[in-house]
Amino acid sequence: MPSWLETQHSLKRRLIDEDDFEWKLPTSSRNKTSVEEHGGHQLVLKYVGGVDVSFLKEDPSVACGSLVVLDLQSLQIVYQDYSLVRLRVPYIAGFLAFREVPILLPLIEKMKNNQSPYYPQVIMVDGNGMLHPRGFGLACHLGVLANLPTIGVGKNLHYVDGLNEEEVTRLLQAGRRRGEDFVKLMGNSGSIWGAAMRSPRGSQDPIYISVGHRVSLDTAINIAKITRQYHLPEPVRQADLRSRDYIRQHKSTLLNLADSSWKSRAAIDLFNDLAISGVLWFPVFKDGLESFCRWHLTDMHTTDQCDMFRSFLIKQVYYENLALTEQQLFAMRLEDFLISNGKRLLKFLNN
DNA sequence: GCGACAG
DNA sequence: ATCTTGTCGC
Repeated sequence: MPSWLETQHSLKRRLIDEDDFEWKLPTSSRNKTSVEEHGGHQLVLKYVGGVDVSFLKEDPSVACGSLVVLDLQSLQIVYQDYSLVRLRVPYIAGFLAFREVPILLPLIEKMKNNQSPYYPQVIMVDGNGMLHPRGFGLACHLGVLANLPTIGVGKNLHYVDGLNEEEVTRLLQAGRRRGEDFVKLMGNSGSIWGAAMRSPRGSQDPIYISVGHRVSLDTAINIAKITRQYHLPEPVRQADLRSRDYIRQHKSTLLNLADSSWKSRAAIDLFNDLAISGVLWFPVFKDGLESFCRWHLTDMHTTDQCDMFRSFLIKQVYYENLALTEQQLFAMRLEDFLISNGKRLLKFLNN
């Protein structure tokens, strides 16, 4: 089975980082009816999708994926769909796609299979595209697998190629003096990873636009510009708001499925005492339902650490414990495990 | 070696 | 991602 790293590299070979679509952007951004709309043969961009995933705070393994499609002219929603799933893949910086693509891709494929008239011509993704340590973030991953143009929209800067927020802020200031509300981000290596855009008003925080798949950076920036009314481009904002809403509305139902009995203060304290950092997922069972216990610890840092940690978890924690405790993973057992493996775990994390 | 790490 | 009500300001 290929590693996540290998998967990213092999999918990246299919990435297209230039415009590759039939449609054109509307000529003038506002009200004027474009020639193409009357012309018939030329297609104008009309349906822009947005995707996002939200979580249930009481049980972070419960997630809601959303796909919305907006009409570009009115920026009104013409299609929406949601899916509730239980996640078993932890979030690891640089590997977001492995967590969220399995939720989002089926929503897109469902639309295609149903031959929906609103099938999006481009999708804006809540997560980065090529602005990613290996140039292949969630938006790229989703775009390649769905074979759709995608645009990455990040709310935070993912550290890559020496880029940092101070630098971005500086660049944006300089750009503003030239009357630009965005600036392309060049890393130490000289390559351009994406762009930072100032908010239309108010908010200091920029958003980060990057190529997902089958669009150029310039096109990505243009689409972000014309879909942005607030801090986030409307398709992503709606996907975000509505997946959150959806999960809130189903909260009571979901809470019945959620299992909080495995929470053990003692084990968490033990982790803290051992000064272990990272995120641990333990499989637990209750009433025949599989659930995952997520131990959220301080933080995990370098990619190498993440990779080692992940393989450790999968080998040592996930499979072995699953096999050992088919019934329930009690706090005592968990503590026992930590006590007997704590040193090793520490050593492992510190190389 | 440390620290920076989308959602 | 998720921890969140009123509050300061245009």
